Amino acid sequence: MGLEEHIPSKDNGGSKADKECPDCSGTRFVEDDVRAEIICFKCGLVIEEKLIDDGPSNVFSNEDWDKQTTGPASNIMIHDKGLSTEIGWKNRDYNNKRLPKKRGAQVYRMRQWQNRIRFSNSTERNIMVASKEITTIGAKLNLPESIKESAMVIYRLAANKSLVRGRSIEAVVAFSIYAACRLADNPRSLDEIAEYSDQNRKQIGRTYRFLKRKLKVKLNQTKPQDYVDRLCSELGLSRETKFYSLDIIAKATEAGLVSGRGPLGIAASSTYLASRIYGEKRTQKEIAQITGVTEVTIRNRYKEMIKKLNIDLPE
DNA sequence: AAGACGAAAGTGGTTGA
DNA sequence: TCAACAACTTTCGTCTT
Repeated sequence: MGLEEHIPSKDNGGSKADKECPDCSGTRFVEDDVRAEIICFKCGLVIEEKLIDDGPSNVFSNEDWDKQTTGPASNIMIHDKGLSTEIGWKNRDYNNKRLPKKRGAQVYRMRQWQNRIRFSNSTERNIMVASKEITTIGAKLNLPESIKESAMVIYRLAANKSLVRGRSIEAVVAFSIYAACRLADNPRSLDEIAEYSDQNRKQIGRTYRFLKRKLKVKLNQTKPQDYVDRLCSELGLSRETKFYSLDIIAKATEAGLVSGRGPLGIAASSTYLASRIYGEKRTQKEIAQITGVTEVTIRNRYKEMIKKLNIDLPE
């Protein structure tokens, strides 16, 4: 049990399961739905990342069947959590027989009131727009369902405390996503999120500071370590290199080279060093492009590390 | 020619009075 | 609210491979 539970027993679609790990040629994979990655079960290599979450696959397993009431599970991504009654749009009864004219008109009025009541509250209307936005941006960033859901929870929190008023929905959405990512130890930079939001970076930053204060969300400082995984697999680096990069970060932390510095810069330069030392050299430019820090920063950081940690570079 | 280097000036965020 | 400050970026000329 344990990890085994996560291993898909059937090919979902086929192509994924008949893959081989390029590193150890293992054929069993674990899906990590927090980071949205497929990881080799044998050696831990990230095979595929930024998976699109296709939702729970076992909603109707035998065990669950008994517990099922009717309808799908409550879903936070729908503004009323999918729990309200729907009045069908067709003027037909449960036998699919056309309703008499008079009855049809009545159902029409019911439908109208239903919608008025459902969306009457401006907060609910607002949340509805936000949930669409979270879904859109979440898809563009390839975020797993769990993070989108917690973003929605955070948005609701803000909306219910009337903190959205006077701020744009988009900016609050951006904050919710940013915070949800951080809470899941799968940090994305504000820049990354701003890229897909039609709000500018500045406004998102301002909203971020405001909401962080008001909601009192405790966001741990992002750690450079959290970026290393994603960075290394994007650079196609081996596990050894990745672990060495993490090792450098640990030593740099002890030496006081980390606090006060941007975590992305640290991750970038430790990975740069590791890649050179392990003979898988990547250029500063390459790493700079992926991480979004400049080559200059990578240089400054890694020179510091070499000096303070006594690291020898192969020529 | 590409990559690495480092100086200099500019930008945006944090902090403390 | 403002100035001082450190981190980081941009730009650019130079050196190295």
